Amino acid sequence: MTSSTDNSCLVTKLSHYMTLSETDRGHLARLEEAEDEIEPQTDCTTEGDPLERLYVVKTGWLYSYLDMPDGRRQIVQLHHAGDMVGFPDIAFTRVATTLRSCTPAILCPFPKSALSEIFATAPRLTALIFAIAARDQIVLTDMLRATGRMTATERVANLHLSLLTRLRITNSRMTDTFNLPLSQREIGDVLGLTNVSVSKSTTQLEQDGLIARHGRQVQILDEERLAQLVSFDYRFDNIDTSWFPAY
Amino acid sequence: MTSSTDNSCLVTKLSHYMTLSETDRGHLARLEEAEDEIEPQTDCTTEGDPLERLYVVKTGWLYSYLDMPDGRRQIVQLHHAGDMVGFPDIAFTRVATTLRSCTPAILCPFPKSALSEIFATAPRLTALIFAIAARDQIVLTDMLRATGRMTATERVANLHLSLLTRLRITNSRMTDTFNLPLSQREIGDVLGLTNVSVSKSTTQLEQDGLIARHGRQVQILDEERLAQLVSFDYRFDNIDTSWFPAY
DNA sequence: CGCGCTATTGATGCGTCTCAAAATGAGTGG
DNA sequence: CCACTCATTTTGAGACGCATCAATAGCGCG
Repeated sequence: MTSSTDNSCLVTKLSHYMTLSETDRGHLARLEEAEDEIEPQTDCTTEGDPLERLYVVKTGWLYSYLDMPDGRRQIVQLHHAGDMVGFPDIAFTRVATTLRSCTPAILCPFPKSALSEIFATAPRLTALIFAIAARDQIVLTDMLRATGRMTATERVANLHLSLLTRLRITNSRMTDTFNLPLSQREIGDVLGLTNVSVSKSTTQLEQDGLIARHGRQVQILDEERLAQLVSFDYRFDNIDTSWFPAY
Repeated sequence: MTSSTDNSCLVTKLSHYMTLSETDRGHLARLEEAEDEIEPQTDCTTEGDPLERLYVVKTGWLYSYLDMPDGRRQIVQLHHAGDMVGFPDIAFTRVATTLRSCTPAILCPFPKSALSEIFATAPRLTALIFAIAARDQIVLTDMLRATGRMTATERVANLHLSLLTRLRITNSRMTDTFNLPLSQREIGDVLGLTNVSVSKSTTQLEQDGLIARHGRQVQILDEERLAQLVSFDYRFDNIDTSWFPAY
């Protein structure tokens, strides 16, 4: 348990977009005061539960999903280190999605009221958090475009590009290879496909020389052609902070 | 052109969730100072344009969509009177989606900096706007669930329920009938279907006695059975304001 | 070594897309 | 009020893609 700002991946991530003041860092450190260690493949909060806390992801991969009564499942968000989890839920008293870990993870829970405090005292940080939430929403619209209007292979290609560009933000030394700790069934639940289709599509991309796999490591061999295939939009490089409050 | 708070549907809509102070109303009125009249079926901003302003919808229906180069299209958001348009875009300098009207509409454009001013001076209103944006995101996850994991008929049923509950928020006297100014092609673009599938699915729902159509008016005949069919979650009745800043 | 989970591969079926034509409806001008 | 146009909706036939089911192969781990 620590609240030093040195090893805060939230601070690291947000610093990428905006210079954080000492007070800002203090606010963010408060969000990471508590730590929960999570086993892989465990549900942290379940759809319908009363909503008590939001989370900062310290380490690990997690996802949020929705269930249908007959067992169909849709994963709606992927969460990585430095992400804040639960924004869509803050408007309501019950959580809308189930949060599940796919690797060992460390979560930092914090109450909604911590956010309220930031709103009341740190306008510039508020704007940044708002912008981050807005970015999440863009990711969702891209997923919707993929699920609604792309073929199976295009969806898999799109997911790989989307992950690559997201992970690059924090890992600037990452170039074309990343770890993908999702089973094909889980990938299918992200993309609205079956595990079988994911397998066939992934093999297809591999045979076409677009990607390569080494265990769970995925290598993007021809990023340009992939991007063209799904008309991928590189939006996440930076955030427009020009309109933010001054302090 | 008017800025009186009397006929502001934004104030009306937000008042539904939280008691607005006079300063809050003043802030919101500023967002509606300008008015643009929009013809039906016209693009207001186009994907990739530099982002200058956000909008409040004063009257009319609009939607935001994404294009694929081959003509495929995905509508990702529907906007009604009292909605704020453009939150997902504020993080970036270019707009991510195209905004298009499907009826005659009146839009009130305002600059990002107006939002910044609210952040800096009105924490409680900031929290509410944040909650509204969060609610938008929930709508998106529900659309994703529908597009990814439902059959054509289920998707159409889900859309009808979703619209019914959203429109009820502002129209408290509305019970089971509403106007649906979308063509079946547009509905298809919302749901990731073709116009043909939408036609067949809608006819199906009508034959099953779940809905009825009178021109563009849609009547929900058996809401309970519809809700069960798609395991619909009624979340939008109210927003949790308990954690909001005091002033 | 053997167990269990994940990924692959193939055969078959179903649902939605595609293509096309007819029916319906709204708007316009004679 | 009718004739005409144009867009939308409906209906049908056929093709295609993904789901489903099932069997095999690969891999991590005790």
